[in-house]
Amino acid sequence: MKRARVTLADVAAMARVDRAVVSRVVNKDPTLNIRQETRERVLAAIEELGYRPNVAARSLRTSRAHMFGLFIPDFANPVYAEIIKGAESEAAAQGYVLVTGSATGAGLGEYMDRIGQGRIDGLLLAGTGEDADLAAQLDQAAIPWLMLNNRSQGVKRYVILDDQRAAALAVEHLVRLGHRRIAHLAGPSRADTAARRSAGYSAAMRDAGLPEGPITAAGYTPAGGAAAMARLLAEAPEGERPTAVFVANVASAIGAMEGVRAAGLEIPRDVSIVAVHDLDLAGYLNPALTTVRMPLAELGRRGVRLLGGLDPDATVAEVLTGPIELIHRRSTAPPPD
Amino acid sequence: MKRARVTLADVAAMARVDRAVVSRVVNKDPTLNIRQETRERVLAAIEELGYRPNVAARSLRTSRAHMFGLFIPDFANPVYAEIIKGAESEAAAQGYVLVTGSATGAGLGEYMDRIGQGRIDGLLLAGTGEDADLAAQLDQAAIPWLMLNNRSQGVKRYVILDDQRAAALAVEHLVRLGHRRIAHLAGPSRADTAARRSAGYSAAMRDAGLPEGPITAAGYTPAGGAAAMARLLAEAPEGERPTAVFVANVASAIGAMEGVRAAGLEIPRDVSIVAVHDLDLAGYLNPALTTVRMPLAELGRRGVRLLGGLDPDATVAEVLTGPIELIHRRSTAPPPD
DNA sequence: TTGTATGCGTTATCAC
DNA sequence: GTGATAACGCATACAA
Repeated sequence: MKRARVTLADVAAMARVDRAVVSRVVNKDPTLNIRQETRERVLAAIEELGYRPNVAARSLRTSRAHMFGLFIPDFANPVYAEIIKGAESEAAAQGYVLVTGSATGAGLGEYMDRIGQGRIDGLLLAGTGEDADLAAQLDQAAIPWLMLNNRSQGVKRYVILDDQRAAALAVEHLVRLGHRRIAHLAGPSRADTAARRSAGYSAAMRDAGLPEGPITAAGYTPAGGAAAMARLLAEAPEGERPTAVFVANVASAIGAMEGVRAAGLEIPRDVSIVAVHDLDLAGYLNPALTTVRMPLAELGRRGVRLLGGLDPDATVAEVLTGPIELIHRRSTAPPPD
Repeated sequence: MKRARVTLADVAAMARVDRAVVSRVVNKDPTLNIRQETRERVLAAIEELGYRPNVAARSLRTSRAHMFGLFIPDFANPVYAEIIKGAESEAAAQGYVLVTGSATGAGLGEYMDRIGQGRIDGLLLAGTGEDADLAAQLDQAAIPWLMLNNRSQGVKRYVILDDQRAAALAVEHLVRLGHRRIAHLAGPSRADTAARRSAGYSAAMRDAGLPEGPITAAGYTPAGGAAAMARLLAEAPEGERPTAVFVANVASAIGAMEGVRAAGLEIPRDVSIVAVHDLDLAGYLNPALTTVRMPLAELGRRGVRLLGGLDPDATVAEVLTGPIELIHRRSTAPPPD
């Protein structure tokens, strides 16, 4: 059954009122004074015909798309999955649709081209901080935008998590267990989150009166983590091998664990491992991975909430204070004697 | 700097031509005969003013949104991440935007409400097969739609993978290693993919002249896999314990591995494990997990490609023939003597 | 080779 | 209390 598209006019005709009335009923206009009986006729017609407002027309008229954009580097990264979930649910609560796009095979520029003009009312950027002229690119669009989870050089439009504290929590956990030679497997050198976690590591080591252990950088991937851990262990002089490693990211930690095993060492007997970001999966690794849980979904929610009432050239610099929590599992234990 | 919205009219004024000409230049109308000089004036004005077509207006006029929808149960499931990537890149290649929505805290019905009418030109449904009256819900929308990866009762509008063959590949691998007592950790009983993988398991066992081992169902999650594996091992009489398990999904396999360890057994010494769907991560588990790699991204691509030229009530029933491949890692080995 | 006219479906400002 | 009307920005058939 091929039902033709039904418009306001159809509903108006059936209810024997003007389109304007139908429109105001649909939008629950509070200034509308209408007889109960008439309203019911309208509602009945809407129901009967299965009328749904046309988004394009509405959007053209009101110049609001009721849609937010979210740009991420890669859907395969579970960290973004959490952010998306939070952003999506908050958007839904506001009656907005969230359209998430990834950099898969294209950059932000191409994404903006495809999105076009007038399709979204605001844009969230997660994990896209490297481009220096990011702001310039985005000012073209004349829509509110916000960086999520990381910042870009000289741009005051972001909401981030307290990565420094997360790192400190991890290091303090290791210190409490008795570790003194604590290495750091950092994130990619250009990533803002990586820098903040490294800063947290350094500060916590200083606070504990411990010298910084070796530091190696790697991408936020298992492969990167494995390679970096191999380097880290190979370069340490015998007897001065770190007894614990703070890994900047859970994905690289998974690789790092393999790196430890490849070196013929055992976790946590020889080396303890703790990483930032908790995943369901972490509890099922062998051994189960100790992590620091971050409020990623809350970050997504907060981003959308800010975007809603944001001036296109407002300045936002927020560190989200949410529950950051160490999840102690089997990959951390006291050091060998 | 708050640049006002620039429209066709602005460009036309600056280039001293009519809006119609600009429109046809923008859309590269091949029937347009235009002086080179004029075209350059138009292009220059577009560049100068930074003109971008308004999507809402265009969409209202042409009744095409240049946007496809993709609905999934959960962003955290890496299987969907692959599908999204494929779908997104194909959509991009066609000049379309892909808007992926998840069931997080709401069903398909609510999603369709939010999407509204006229926002998308087609809808892909991945992993959403349980609702019996799915088709009814969607016929309201009068847009082309397609189920991806799984089917719904009595609905002939899908493209799926050859899950049966994938299962057979896994089982044959185990048989070739010498296993004879091969159990099956199936997916959720209502899932179409689970049914097809189970069928593949049964067929392959029959072909090998082997009796089916114990079969247990579980959700596609680590927690589900762990619990199901515990049951499986607990219920097997001593001496008849399966020496290998074919797990329907990689996420549950990760849990299943933990289940094996919890029972005091070792992989692959006591029990071999093989699962459907390959992930980056699988190679970094302990031990590295043997998997069957499926062309998930290709599935997403194919879905979008079909959606493009699809009649709203066409019938589609396609099993995607793509490379299905066994990735042999450390979790499978010959059985104990 | 370029311009004119019309309508897509909606909302908002009036008028009655 | 309800109806008429004018945009919103664009694409396209047709006129010139």
